[in-house]
Amino acid sequence: MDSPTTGRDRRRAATVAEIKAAARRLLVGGGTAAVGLRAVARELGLTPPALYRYFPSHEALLSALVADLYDELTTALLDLQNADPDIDLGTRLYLLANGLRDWALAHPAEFGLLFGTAVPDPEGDCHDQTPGHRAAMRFGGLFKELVAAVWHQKPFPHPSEEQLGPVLVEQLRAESEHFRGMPAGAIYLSLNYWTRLYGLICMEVFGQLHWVLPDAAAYFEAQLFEIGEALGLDCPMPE
Amino acid sequence: MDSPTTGRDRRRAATVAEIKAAARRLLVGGGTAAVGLRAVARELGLTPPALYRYFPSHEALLSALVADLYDELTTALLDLQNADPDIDLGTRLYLLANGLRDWALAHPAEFGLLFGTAVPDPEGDCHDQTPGHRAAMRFGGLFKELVAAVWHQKPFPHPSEEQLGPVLVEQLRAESEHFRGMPAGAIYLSLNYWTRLYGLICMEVFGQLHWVLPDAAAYFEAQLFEIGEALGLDCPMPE
DNA sequence: GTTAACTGTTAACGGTGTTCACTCTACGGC
DNA sequence: GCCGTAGAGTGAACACCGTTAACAGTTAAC
Repeated sequence: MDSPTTGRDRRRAATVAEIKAAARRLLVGGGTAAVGLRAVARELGLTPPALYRYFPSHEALLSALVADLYDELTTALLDLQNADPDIDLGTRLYLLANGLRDWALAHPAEFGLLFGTAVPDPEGDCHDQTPGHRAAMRFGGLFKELVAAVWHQKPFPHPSEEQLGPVLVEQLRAESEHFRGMPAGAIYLSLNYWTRLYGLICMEVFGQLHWVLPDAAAYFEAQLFEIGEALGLDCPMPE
Repeated sequence: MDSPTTGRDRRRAATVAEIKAAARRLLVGGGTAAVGLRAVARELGLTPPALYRYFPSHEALLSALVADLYDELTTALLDLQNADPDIDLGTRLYLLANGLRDWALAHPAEFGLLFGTAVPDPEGDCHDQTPGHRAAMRFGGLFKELVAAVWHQKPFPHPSEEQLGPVLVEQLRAESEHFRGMPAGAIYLSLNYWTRLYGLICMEVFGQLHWVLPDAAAYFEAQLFEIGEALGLDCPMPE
């Protein structure tokens, strides 16, 4: 499993990195549509077929880029909430949410590639095992882990299983292991947190809020406070 | 402003309709990517350049299709809530929300074209005057109108302007005319309703909820009840 | 030192949106 | 009722795209 690094596959790894760097450069410059196979090759002074020595297809290149971006986002958010080792968990969640928004606004093209319009894909298997999806799971785990920690430190009031209904409860229970055994009602509230956070950021980054809110920062802040309340976090936290 | 309908422009209008019909057929069959200029021409037994007699570009064709779909969605939702002339306003809003979700799930490809990943477009003017955007405004007006009616019939408790902060209040006030003079706090809650509804439907249709909720119907119902509560609607309504 | 694998090239295929020059038909004005 | 003209449609072509095949040069391995 180690690396012989025969000098050749060191260059190969370097080339792969250069390709992905060029792809990203094009991505931030002109959006997802701009990162084409030929454009990437042009950026490196190569001919298009040369890239097929490194990626089996254009889609595979994009998928690798997606995986990298997920990992970058994940570690960025980790670094953010690990900056000070003794921040309370509520603030950590606040930092996670705000960090996600900041990253999305600072990297709209990358965010668009990661979270923009996934194919409905009615037939496809749920378990796409591309590296991109595995990176997405790690990213999702970051949130689930933190919410579970918040819960286990100070359980928050949550709706009863009767209020939610058996259909919903069963599906929430299936996610229980990822939330360290939290009850269905608490998972429900956590899902709300994620759903609202995700929806807000998408709407802002994709320009659906601009029509009514030219500057959505204040709205986001207010919403963040509101959705945090449901998880027992009653302080909007400093700056 | 009337129509001389010289027999020739009647045929022209018919051809335009056929083109859009073919485009839509391709859309539902294979998603947005499948509705290409050449594919549409093929569908009609025409050569690609012929379409340029009717639409100045491929994008214009898609834009016209978008406008049509917005109008179709708008009238579908209007019909739904005007089916029975004396339904109370709360139920109308409930029908609107559920009708939007149903339409989105029944027409995922069309929904994807309408609401999927708008360009961030940091430079572009806000006031895109394409027919698609005007149709989108009519669609948005449907919601604003109904919410304003709900408010004026039975004002619901809303956060004070001090709670929201001056920055947010100013932006909400700018929307006041579209909400028949509602106060900022009430517009804030209405915006929440729309934001959460839109986010939920997008996440469900675009498959971002499938990972945790294989069947999001129960979750949507619970959320709809929750977001309706904030507007003083305390009944989940029959069926 | 020879052989094999790796990296890159050129040429080509089918696909896309789009433009140009050309025909043919049908309507409107005299 | 004829004629001129605008409209509808075509075929060829351009530039771009992702992708494949056949080929050449370099580098590592035995």
